Amino acid sequence: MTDSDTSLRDRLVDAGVELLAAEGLQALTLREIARRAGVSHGAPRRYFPTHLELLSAIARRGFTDLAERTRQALDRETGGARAQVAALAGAYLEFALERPGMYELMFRHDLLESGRLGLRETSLPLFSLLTGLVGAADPGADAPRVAGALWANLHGLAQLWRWRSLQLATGEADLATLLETVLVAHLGPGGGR
Amino acid sequence: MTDSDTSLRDRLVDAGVELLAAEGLQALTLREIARRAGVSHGAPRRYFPTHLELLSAIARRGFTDLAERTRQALDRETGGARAQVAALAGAYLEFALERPGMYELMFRHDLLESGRLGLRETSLPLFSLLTGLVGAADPGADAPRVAGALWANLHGLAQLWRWRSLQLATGEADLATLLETVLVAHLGPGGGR
DNA sequence: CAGAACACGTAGACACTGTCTACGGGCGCC
DNA sequence: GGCGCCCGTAGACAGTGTCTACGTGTTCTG
Repeated sequence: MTDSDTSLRDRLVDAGVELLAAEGLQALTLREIARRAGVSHGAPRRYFPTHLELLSAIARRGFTDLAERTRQALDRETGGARAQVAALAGAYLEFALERPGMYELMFRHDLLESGRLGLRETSLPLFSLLTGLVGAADPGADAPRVAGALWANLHGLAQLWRWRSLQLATGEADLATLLETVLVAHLGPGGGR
Repeated sequence: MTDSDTSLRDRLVDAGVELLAAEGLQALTLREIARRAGVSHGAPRRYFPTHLELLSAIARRGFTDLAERTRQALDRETGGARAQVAALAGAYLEFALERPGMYELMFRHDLLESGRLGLRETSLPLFSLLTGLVGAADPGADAPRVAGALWANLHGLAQLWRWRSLQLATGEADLATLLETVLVAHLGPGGGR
């Protein structure tokens, strides 16, 4: 029941999540994670044969957190399908802005190749959820195609905004109106609110 | 007039561009670039005080290449503003797919912070060009906002497509129709083309 | 209950990285 | 001709990820 009876595997991932939030992605060293978990630098190898697999496990934590967050946002939203798409999109952007390090890691595919299979299982459900909502919001549209385009737009919006590229390119735009612009573009001016 | 009278500075950037295309971003080591340029590992320091500055110089080369490419695409396109936006977007995506390593580097802002100022000068003109075209294609729209949203969409499209995320999420979509979907979304079904 | 097998973490070596510093050689300028 | 001074070399340093040999404590087993 003490602090140290949770398996080292979990403690490593915990330490990694903390370190990622505190110091950023480039600080997420194998040896530093081990240090924070209070073990030697060779210990993680028992559970994660390579550094990338440990990073993948940390990213997986991020994907489940994101799924949980969007689930809550959808539960709170009582409006129609269009409003639920907006809620999902808003939750996505909030996540990207509040946990930039984690968001960065989650989409650094060059760091996650080994855990690719597991990651698909965590990120694909979110996309099919979006597809379903899009189909419900606009029954006439080709839902997978529109959902794909919208997803790409959300992702790009999150990235460019985090880099302050959109801020200095568009001048004074704020993120909320940009998001609204994106939603209107892909779903039409629809009566949703 | 021999091969070696071009300054070492340029030779380093050349070697970096080649190495990036041949082996990918993670192979773009300071020491390996120096090896390919035929100098010792300490030599680059004369021209690039830090590794990031060398990477920034390589990325700058990419930005000028991209600008050149879009310029040519626009010259070839004789249609209206709407068609020119499509040409610009197509050139952008082609660049991202044909030179994935360079594209990756160009948007790894964590690797380019030092040369940020110079990079702004090379990427901002492209955006204002897009803004102008959008304004011409749809005079009624808030051009900077629409251009920003469209830019984000292009960027996200390029990223997700490179990672094969869109392919396996949407099933069978091809990139050209996805791009058309995006253009229709932001500019309307417009009579362009 | 004694002994063997094993899970688990330690410690050191290795090749590699980016940065820093001292050094030398070849050029032009007064 | 001799004095500087670019410009590149070479080695050291701390840090990284991976690999391997080594204990130590626990847990099954006969």
